[in-house]
Amino acid sequence: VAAQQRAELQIGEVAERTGVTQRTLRFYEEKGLLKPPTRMEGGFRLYTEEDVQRVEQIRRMQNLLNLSLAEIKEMVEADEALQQIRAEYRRDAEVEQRRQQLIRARAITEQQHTIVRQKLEQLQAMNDQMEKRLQQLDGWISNLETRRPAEAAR
Amino acid sequence: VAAQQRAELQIGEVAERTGVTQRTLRFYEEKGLLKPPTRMEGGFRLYTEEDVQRVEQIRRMQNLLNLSLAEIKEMVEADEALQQIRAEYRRDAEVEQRRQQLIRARAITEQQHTIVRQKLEQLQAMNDQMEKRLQQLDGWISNLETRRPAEAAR
DNA sequence: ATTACTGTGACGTGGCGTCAAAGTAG
DNA sequence: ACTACTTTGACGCCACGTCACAGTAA
Repeated sequence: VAAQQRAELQIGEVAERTGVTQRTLRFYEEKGLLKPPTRMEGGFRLYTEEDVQRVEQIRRMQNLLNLSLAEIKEMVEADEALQQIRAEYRRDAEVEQRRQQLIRARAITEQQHTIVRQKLEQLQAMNDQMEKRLQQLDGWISNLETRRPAEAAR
Repeated sequence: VAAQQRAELQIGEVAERTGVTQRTLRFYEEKGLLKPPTRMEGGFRLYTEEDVQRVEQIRRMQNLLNLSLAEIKEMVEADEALQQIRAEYRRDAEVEQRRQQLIRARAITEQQHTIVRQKLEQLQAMNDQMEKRLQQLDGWISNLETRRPAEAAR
């Protein structure tokens, strides 16, 4: 009631910005990964910028960690709980409960972190290997290219 | 005819070593990602160590790059062509043809390399973010834990 | 009224998981 | 004759892609 006018986006715009299809957005909603957005009178969905970021987060998790949507849902929920805690930061009677949530969030985050680190190491190894490979290939190619024994560079 | 006795593995052993199911191995074969292995009289498949490595390569490509099996097939085939070139390295009349193959192999390798680099950068960003997050969480948790204003370290 | 966008089904696809029923190895 | 392993179907599931057809926005 007291916020600035949010630029609401239709499903097509969100799809374009995030690089997923409309089908995917509806599917995520159906699966509980996106909270049902507000609608216009006719029933058209109206998304916010938050939703866009949410989708991007989901996609990163799929692409970088290849988690299932179920797993991603868990993580996203943990993430939300965390943001809520940050927002309503009044310390009431539920100190213990909040501590528990934080601990759970930390555990989940740590799990992700180890996955990320493992992937990172493997990817680095792969990267090094491919760079070596490229140099090798370049060597061979220029070897075949410069067929006259002595000319143009060594 | 003149090789050392290869220890041939049955599908179950391959499955165990590679961490995929037997179903997956048969599926890869069906899709042309693994060449049909030799069989015993009864029809049981007999794999080689090469096959094991092949499967591991396929899995890395799925897990790290999440490519489709079709894409992986392309890459694996290019990789094979390359190894063949390395093996039969007699320089005959087909110098030009071989050069072309090398160039194709280089192009494919380079494509892969850019994909790997992009993923690497994104993963590094994610990793940094998560480490920050963890520190933040730890701070908050120990904040709630040590409820008495002044005690045990800051 | 027209054109572009969106709504909800419903069926298809890729990459396997998971039985089931029958054959093989040792 | 047993037991453990393997064979080929066939159906199921997830994460969407792809129509089809009707309704909505401007």
